[in-house]
Amino acid sequence: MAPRGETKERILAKALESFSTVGYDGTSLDDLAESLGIRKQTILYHFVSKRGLLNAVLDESVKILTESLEEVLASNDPHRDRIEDLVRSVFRVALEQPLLLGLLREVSRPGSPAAPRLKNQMGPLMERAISWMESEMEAGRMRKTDAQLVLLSAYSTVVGLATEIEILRTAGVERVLRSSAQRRQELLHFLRTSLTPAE
Amino acid sequence: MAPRGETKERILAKALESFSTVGYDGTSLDDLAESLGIRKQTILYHFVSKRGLLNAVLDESVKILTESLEEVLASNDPHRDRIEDLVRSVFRVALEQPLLLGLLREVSRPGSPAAPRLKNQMGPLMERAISWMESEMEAGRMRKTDAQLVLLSAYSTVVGLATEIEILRTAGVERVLRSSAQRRQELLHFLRTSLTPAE
DNA sequence: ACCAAGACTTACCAAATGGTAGAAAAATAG
DNA sequence: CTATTTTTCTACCATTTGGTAAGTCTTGGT
Repeated sequence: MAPRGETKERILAKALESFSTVGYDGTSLDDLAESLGIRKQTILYHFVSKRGLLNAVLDESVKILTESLEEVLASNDPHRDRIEDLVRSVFRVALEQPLLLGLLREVSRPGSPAAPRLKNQMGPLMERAISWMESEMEAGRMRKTDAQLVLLSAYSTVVGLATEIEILRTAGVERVLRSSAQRRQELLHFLRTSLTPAE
Repeated sequence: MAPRGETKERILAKALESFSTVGYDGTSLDDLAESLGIRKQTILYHFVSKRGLLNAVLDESVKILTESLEEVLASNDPHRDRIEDLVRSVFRVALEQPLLLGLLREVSRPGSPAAPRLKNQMGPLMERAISWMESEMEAGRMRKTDAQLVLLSAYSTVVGLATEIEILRTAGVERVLRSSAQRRQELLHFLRTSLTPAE
């Protein structure tokens, strides 16, 4: 029927949408299949089990996120404002794929079945970001503070913003783009003033 | 049998625990009942339906949270640092009742069945906090910025911290208390420097 | 002693859930 | 065209789900 992995990708997309809005337990394979115009067993054929589907969706999402951040972290250009780049990058993802952050939110819950997998996959990236911040602090370019706290704070804010953006969007509000740009700027200022060393 | 509302309160406590960890959909009334040593129908007798139970748990939690914050917002003592009081107050709740914030996190998800109810109940409190911040900005005691963003950011951070604290606690880490105190201080500094007017 | 109300239980149920077995259809290779 | 492999489907199933109906037992009031 479908020649290549077209169906598989369609399933992944819808699954991301469902997991990130109604959650893992709230997602029914039957409903998911119906919304795709296929039978549930097709999903199970491609992903073996519901958990398998979640893992696949998660892997894909983490990959996108990682690539987006890795790019910024890797660059070594001293003329660029790394923090601004990071914020821009994350916001871009949040705007283009708000569902992706919704999934992160859902899956990073203590009781989530995929929590350990997420931790394994995001762990290295987080540690890398933290060690980068710490080296910046050491060099005096960033105020000495709890890097993990800053990261967690920024992360929570962005995820919060993203889910709020999604709410607004489904509510039909169309001014989302403008207001989110404004908020990005606010967040940037927020981070800058609290990270800049006291001089 | 049980003369007073003892059973009802026991159900509420366990339900809060379950909802805030495995989520609403992840909570089974049968399991809940079994963990309490009662029959599922006893739960339904007291709360009519599963949704009714969620609403009851939510109402109770919001009440506790509101009381805790209202107290701080109401005080008008110019000698006290209101921001510090707020952070302290929220952290106290987060430490004493981490599950409560877990519930908030679960229920504030876009697709949650209780999202509208939460919005109705928390709305007034949020608006009050925002208008307070805006008046502070107007008076020059706080840097002019997007009050809603600051609130959202702080809220997300605290909830994030709280859920993380809970993870650590269940993992058996006992240094939680000390490190959380340290983090409260960091968050405080974080907020202060970014809210203080540029002078 | 009796009764009414409250609290909790057993007995059931229809619907939905994730998953298995195996047939049918379609695509691909020879 | 035929054989094989990949993909999708129909049929079915055991279990779990939230919820209803109706009973039992306890308690407090009169």
